[in-house]
Amino acid sequence: MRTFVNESAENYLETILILSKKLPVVRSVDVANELNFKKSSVSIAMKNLREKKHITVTDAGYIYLTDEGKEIAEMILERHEFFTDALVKLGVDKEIAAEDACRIEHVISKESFNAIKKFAEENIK
Amino acid sequence: MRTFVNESAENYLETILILSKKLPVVRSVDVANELNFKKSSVSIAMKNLREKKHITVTDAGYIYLTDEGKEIAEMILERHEFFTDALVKLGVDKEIAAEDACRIEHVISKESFNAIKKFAEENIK
DNA sequence: CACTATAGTTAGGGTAAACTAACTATAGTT
DNA sequence: AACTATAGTTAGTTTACCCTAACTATAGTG
Repeated sequence: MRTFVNESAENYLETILILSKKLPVVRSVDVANELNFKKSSVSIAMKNLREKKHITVTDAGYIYLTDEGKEIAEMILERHEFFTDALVKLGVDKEIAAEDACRIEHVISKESFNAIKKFAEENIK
Repeated sequence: MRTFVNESAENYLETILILSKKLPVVRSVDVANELNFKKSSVSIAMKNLREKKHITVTDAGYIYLTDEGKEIAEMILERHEFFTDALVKLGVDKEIAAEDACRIEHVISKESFNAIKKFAEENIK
């Protein structure tokens, strides 16, 4: 079963998680820069994520993932890293591997991901 | 590189191909039934596919894939069958495997697909 | 203090792809 | 001939998600 959040929202959450690992704080403008989106688009997206309780935003504009948001972000990031890595190991160009990972990560079920991961751990060195 | 057509169009083309294998002729209404879409949606989609020269439609309303349309449809169907089959072999429930295949088939690059296919042929029995 | 840069919001626009509702056209049936 | 079912089209709506443009608010600087 897919925990359906929505590809766009998942991408924002993943980006917030990634940025939180390399920046002291994450703001809308950081997300916009990272994704090459306009800050107005991010502003609206953050409003939606706030309403869905996936993030909280301080008065100073600092964005934090809630437990639920973090769970989704970490799931997507794990998939992203897994698929990119696996595809590269199969000989796919790194750029292309990352692009494909970025699309597959949002559309695959938990069941399939787990099955592939298990198989890969045993068979892809 | 992805021959980007667009997920929705790819799905329609794949459906037309599948239906052409089990029906004497394929009409809009058959596509609508297969996909559980309304016939108005299919009507507009067929107009677009016609404009892009992916299909031709006879006066009687019979839909035929052009060479180009068939090429796309066959590529997507090959992926669909490959991913469904591979996931099932990895232990994924058939229903879920088919659903995932149906999403992955539209978003993966030729490079990654070929790499995965090659690997699977050698390693998944 | 005025200027400028930076950050965020709001209003409104565009496209894609589904939808409903209402219409036309044809063919088979009573 | 009238009724009904089936097929297709068209107009207009909805939702998602990006965009531009124009605004507010704050903070640092000559």
